Amino acid sequence: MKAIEELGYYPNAFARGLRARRTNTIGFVVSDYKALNVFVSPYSAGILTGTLGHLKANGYYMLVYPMPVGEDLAEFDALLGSGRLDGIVVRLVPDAPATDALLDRIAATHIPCVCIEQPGAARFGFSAITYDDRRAACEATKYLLAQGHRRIGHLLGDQRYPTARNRLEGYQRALADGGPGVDEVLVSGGDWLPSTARASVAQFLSLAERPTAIFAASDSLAIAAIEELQSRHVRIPEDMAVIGFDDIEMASWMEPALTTVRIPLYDIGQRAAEQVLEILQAETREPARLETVPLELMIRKSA
Amino acid sequence: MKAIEELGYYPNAFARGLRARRTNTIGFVVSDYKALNVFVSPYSAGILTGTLGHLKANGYYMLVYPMPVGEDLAEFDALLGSGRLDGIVVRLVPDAPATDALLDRIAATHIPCVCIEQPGAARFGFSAITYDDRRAACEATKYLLAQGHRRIGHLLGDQRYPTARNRLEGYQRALADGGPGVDEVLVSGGDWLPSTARASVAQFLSLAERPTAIFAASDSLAIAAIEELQSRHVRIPEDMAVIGFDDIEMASWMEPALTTVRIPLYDIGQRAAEQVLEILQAETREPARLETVPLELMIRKSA
DNA sequence: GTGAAAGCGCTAACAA
DNA sequence: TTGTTAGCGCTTTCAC
Repeated sequence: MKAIEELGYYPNAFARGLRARRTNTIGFVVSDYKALNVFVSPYSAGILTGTLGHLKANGYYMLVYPMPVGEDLAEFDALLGSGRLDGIVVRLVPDAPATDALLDRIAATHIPCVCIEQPGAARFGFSAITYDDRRAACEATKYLLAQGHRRIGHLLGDQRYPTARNRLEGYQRALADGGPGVDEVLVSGGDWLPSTARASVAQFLSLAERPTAIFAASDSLAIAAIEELQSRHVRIPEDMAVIGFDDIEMASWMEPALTTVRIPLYDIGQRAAEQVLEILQAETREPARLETVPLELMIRKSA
Repeated sequence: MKAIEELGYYPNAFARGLRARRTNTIGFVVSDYKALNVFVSPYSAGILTGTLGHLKANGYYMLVYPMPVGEDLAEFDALLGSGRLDGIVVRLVPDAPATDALLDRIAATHIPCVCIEQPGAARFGFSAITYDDRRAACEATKYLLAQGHRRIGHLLGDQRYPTARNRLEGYQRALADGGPGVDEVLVSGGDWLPSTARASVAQFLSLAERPTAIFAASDSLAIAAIEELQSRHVRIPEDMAVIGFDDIEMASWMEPALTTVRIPLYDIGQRAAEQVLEILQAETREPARLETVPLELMIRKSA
């Protein structure tokens, strides 16, 4: 020990890894259409932060690997085959079949893997951390209904994403269940662009029977909608109530503070990290665990 | 080759690394007060994206390592000593001396290293990618002066950050150079919180001699200021011009679109990656290179 | 050119 | 308990 101290000795991770077959490294793989978004979306960022925080606290390193949908898997295979990773956390933004090939490769390696967001095809037997968009969207819409709103618009997210589709379904279900039913005219958009949200709002406002509330599939859509409304002197929430989804940082400090569905991103990331490490430490191969974290409607000023 | 194909053989990265002393891994180290912000700030995210994009394209992996100021360096030393990293990109958010111990350790290992943001103490001889906040802040303020503004407020960033201090200095220099001079009453704030910006704006508005323009040390400060102004029915830019700093995504789509200083985050990250890889490939140890990327004033609607 | 062998720095198994 | 040794899977060197 004295010599270690004096000589500044540190064990070589590669020699150790080679012999012990432990690398102390977890891969964070993101499968998305534009996977380099890994960091840029605040959404992704929150999850990564949770994962990294837990891994670091437990002496593990994190390697980030973006995997754009449609990109050749050869290099990813090389990574998997290289024995660099003890475990994998994979965030699947699109759903099957776009992500199937990826999961297939991971499954073939027997590297412990936990999925975030989409559980991945059940046949792979991976554990997963998910959340129930559909239910939360339903509750948000029901909250508007409970406030007396009868005409409620929905700003759609990009429908390639299951998350966007689930939010739509929740909205539809709330309106169908003893509500006024869905009016297709009040469902508009289809991507994550603020400009699209503004155009949808303009269109809503031009309707003979205007909506009195809007449920947006994301906070940035909701914020763009609010800006458009404010520029037209529509008061929020008096003339138009607005609810978002995600609870990005800005939601709480904007004016009016945004009522939105909070996704506990940090927790999700952390739970995923906890799960991989548990699998790693477990003696026997436990059955896959599907964990669903609860979402919470944050009632603030915009609705 | 046929056998490789058939057997699905991939070389073991650790055996290879052990023998060849190449790991194909670059560490991205972030030194900040709250280093887990690595991802969450859009700022950081842009840089990381640029770095990762270039590294991946060149067959390198990226390991992200947050290093909070004041945290014990033992584990970081273990990482450095472990031989896991071929090179390091380090983003130094605070400046010396907070970051000196960190650079000291890196220098001791002789692992090629490139600094982002702060050049790092010259004695370490590391290359760096920086940008000139001071000059850009000066230009932004001069632009306001050229528009005829005489009373220009400044929303200060957290003065622990050199970046915030430089922006203040640029503002001061513009006002001193043949301008109306600095009025301390118009310099307010001192952290990155939107609530502080709003309070400063309220205070500006209560002044007998109100400012007619505001230069904010960051976009989020500028956005909060605009919200406060709009809530008080102050028109932008007619009654108050506002300029931000950073050019976050939202700046271009908000209403009114924010005039701000654009920091080419992706480019900065990419250049840093390019530089480490160049050092790695170079036969001889080249002298350190200090690269300064230009910043651009994006003139939109708010000023 | 092609092939054999040494050894990178550890860990785990085994011997003393 | 303490000490010795084989070998993880490569790359590089050296002999052929």
